[in-house]
Amino acid sequence: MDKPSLALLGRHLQQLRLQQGLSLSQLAADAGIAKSNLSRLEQGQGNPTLDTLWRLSLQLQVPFGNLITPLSSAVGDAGVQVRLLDQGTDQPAVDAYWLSCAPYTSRLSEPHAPGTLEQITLISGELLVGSAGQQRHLTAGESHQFAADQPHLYQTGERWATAVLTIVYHKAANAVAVQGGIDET
Amino acid sequence: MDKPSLALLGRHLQQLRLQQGLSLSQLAADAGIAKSNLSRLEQGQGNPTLDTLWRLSLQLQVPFGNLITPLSSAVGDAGVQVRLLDQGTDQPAVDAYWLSCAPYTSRLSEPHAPGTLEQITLISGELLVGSAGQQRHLTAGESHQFAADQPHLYQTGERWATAVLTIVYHKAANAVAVQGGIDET
DNA sequence: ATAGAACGTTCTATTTAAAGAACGAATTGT
DNA sequence: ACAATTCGTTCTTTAAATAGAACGTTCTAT
Repeated sequence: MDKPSLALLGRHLQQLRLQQGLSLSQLAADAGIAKSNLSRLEQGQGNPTLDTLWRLSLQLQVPFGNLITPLSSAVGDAGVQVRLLDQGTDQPAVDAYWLSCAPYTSRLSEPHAPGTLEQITLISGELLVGSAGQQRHLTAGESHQFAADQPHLYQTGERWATAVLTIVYHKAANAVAVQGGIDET
Repeated sequence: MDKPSLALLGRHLQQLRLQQGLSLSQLAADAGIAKSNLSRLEQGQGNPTLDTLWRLSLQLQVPFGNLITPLSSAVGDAGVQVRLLDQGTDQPAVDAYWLSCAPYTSRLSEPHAPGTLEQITLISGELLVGSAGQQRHLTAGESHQFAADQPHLYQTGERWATAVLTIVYHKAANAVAVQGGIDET
């Protein structure tokens, strides 16, 4: 669908490098690649090799997939980024997502199929999330589960919010709460 | 240990292709790459390009990172594989992991720092998880949260179990050390 | 100031990934 | 039975990714 935007990969690489206070020459040397190579990549040109990407992810201490996906599959629906992490093979179907919301964004999500549940755990920041009557304000480490078969909200304040989100697609018939998830904090 | 992925990638690619009942020629054509290229990759030779990997992950409908990180082969520490997804930047510190447990494995995890919580949501399979007095048997889509400052168990039955796991380090304890692409805990 | 080092970019040279054709083997249809 | 596909592998060719050297620039130190 969408090709990996090389321009964005470059910016992402540079961002990570600067975050760690590394110079281009340093990082290239430490990772064991030519600095000309890295320079080209940061400029958004080229088509890096698995070996090159692997070495960079190792040196930057970023899980391999995160080097590419957070930017390419950025479904940038107004400040909200969603990345599919894994999909279950069982019944009920389960999708696991990584989620990132920019500051001061408010997104009202369409209802999913009847019986669908969402379970979210915040990694960073603060987030107001849930469907009508099931909304909660979460901070890092807190979790919430709510019915997603009705409109539900994701709303940030002044800070970024990142979270892991699982969507559970129950069959419409037995759409009852399968679990009384312990949701204390 | 640094890059076992190149050799394992081939087996993994083939496994995914056969799972979907695709021939090598078909997949190559659908993905828009030369079949000679794919053939070489499945044999564990070569060093694919980002573009090639991207097209394959798209066609096989596998999240990009999962292509490289072997899922079922080369089981890590006693049948349990852990992959870091993201780390929080706030207080309390939060680590998000992807977890996979082979059938008939039982692992008793060491206690973390006092106050540490774990939150797990099952994606596939079945898993008995939790610390003493806080154990639950989970199936796909179910969640559980328990105190992780005491020994806690992960135990599978006859099926694989995959899950997303977040560890919340209250008490201002710092997160785990660094990680590369693949990481065992 | 000025020598020296480190920075990032841009050359050139080499390696090699990827495309395409050709191959024998296995499978299908008539 | 024998074409005609289709399979996966292995050639050759070509395009490009990588390494390494050279460049102008910007810091640092004496």
